[in-house]
Amino acid sequence: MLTRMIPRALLYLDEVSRQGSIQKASRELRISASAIDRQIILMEKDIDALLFERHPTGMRITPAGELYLDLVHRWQKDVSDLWVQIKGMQGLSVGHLKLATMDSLVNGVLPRFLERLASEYPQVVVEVEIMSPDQAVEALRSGSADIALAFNIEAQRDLHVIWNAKLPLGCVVSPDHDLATVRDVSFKQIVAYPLAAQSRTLTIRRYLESHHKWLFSDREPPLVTNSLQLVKQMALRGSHVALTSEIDAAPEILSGDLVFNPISDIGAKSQTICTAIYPHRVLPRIAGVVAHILSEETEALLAQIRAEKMPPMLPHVPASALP
Amino acid sequence: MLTRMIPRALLYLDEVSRQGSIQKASRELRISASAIDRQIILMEKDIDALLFERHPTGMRITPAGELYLDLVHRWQKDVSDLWVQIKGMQGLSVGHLKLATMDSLVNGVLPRFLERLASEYPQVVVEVEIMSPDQAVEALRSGSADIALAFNIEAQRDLHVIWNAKLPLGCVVSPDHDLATVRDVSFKQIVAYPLAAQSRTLTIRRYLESHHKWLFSDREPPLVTNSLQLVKQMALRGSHVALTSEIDAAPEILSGDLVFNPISDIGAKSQTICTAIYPHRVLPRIAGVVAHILSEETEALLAQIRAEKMPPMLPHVPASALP
DNA sequence: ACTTATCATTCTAATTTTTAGAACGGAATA
DNA sequence: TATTCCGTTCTAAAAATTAGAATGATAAGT
Repeated sequence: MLTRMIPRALLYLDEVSRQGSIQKASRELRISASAIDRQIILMEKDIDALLFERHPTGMRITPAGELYLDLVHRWQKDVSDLWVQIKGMQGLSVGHLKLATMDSLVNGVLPRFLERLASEYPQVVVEVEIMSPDQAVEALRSGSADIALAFNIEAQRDLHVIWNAKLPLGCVVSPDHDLATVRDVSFKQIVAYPLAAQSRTLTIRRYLESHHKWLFSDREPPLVTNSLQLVKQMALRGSHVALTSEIDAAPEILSGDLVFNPISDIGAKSQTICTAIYPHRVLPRIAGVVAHILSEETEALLAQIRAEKMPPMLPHVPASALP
Repeated sequence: MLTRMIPRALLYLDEVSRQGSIQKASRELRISASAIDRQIILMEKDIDALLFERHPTGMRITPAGELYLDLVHRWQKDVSDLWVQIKGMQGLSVGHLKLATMDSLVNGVLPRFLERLASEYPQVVVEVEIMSPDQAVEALRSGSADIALAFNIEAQRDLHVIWNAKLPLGCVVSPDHDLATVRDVSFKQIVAYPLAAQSRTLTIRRYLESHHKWLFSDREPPLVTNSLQLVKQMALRGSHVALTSEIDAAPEILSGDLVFNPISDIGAKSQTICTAIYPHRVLPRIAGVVAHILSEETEALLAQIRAEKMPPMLPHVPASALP
């Protein structure tokens, strides 16, 4: 949004000065280092002065560069003010919304979404209610929520699913774990390791039980909990395997503390994540925009997670090499 | 210079609001109307609001557009301040310079050049001295001038010609004049019309006399003057033909009040226009930059004049159809 | 001392963005 | 009614940006 307003070169300069090196900025911005380098050199040629001091350890901003830096920050504020003013004109800037969503998203999409919302629509008040998918659907109908972000909301007769994405199930483990380097893990491989399983009150467990009953038939997993946070903690310690979707472990996957590998032998049916509203209800005007932003951020997070998996270039380990 | 700083879309928006129509802005910016249109539409999609009201007669800025407009103007000032500050750091912003040049440039390149200089280097004081090319050379040597912009400065042993461009001679007439629509005019055609000729004290006349003596041999032209302004005035009235280079009549050609057609049967030798300095002299640090800007602006003006000649798409009139 | 890692930078090729130019329909002008 | 000027759309061309591999230089680790 409004990315057209400030030249990329200036954003690069800002990020390089923040990170102290082009390489780090490159990783942060997801733009190749050569591209960033080029833009900065071009700017330096423009004014015939250096914007950074080059040290073998990285780049340090020069006084001239600081002038640029001030400019960028001022302009970024200008842009955000501009946005607020324009949205104000459209009468879109205020409103009170209730969002029904799930526990598993509280440190994944939600912070991102809320941050963006606060910056683009500072006057919008949003109330986040954590509940189960079924309760979310009910909340939409009853009017106690305006928007829902939850798993497996069927396109029911009176519900409008604005956006949805497939969410393959996978095994989530610490990077040290045997399964971390295996592509296309199968259930057979997983059962060889201790599983931190969700309790029956959670969607994923219900899903697994209905589609892969045998997983739990011979013996109960060593850990069963209704706390997703605990499941992730155990995976983080490297002792247990977790079965979840990417989005549940988003921050840990992005930080590299956990690894997600999709499961190969799962049927065509996988979970979906959806944003939905109840069209019969009269919503504040801002609702459509907010729902759109919510979907966008969820999609962006998914894309980011999936992109993250490329760099390491895992070697392919044949299944026979594993216990 | 620093064109990287402000996104083109914003500059387009500004110009469209100034001109009141995309077409006019297109001509002013020398950018296709479709490109401008596209950028504006993209910005409108960004904010989901109109920046201009569309009228059959053109575009009028909306309140939202005015917010953008304020932003551009503020940012343009920011950029120019930034430039001044950075140049100030380099100790390049001050200096006193003497420029030796010719009468014929006073309402062509010089205003452009001085305007740009004032905006980029507001603290530089420049003294413009009008003289003949020979005097200019002498002024460089004697130190009474730091930079010269003049015709036909030979690369002499002790003079450094920083930049030069060929300057073909041509006939300059009012757009109504018979010769206005003729490409590749020849001297034979020109002598059929009354000529407003420069007097022998001026370079061009001396050049013509040495290379095309016969032009003046049978009869003296109906008007002979040492005032280039008068020559142009007569051409403007449509009664006379003038023989000059493009740059002498630059503003009139650009405004469409005069037309320049190069002469076909002129020898390989044509005039040149040069910027030169006297390298033995110790110049203020700013001098190099100023000389460069001077050359750049002269070149830009020439390019602009030559580009200007395309749009009308003159039909080719055979010489036999003329008196 | 020697490897390893990180850094900026350059180069070439690929991609994305921007632009030009022709074509179209609508509204004003004459 | 014919003409002019307008904004917009479309396609291909041009220009700008980017990615990715390679290079050399320096710091850190062994």
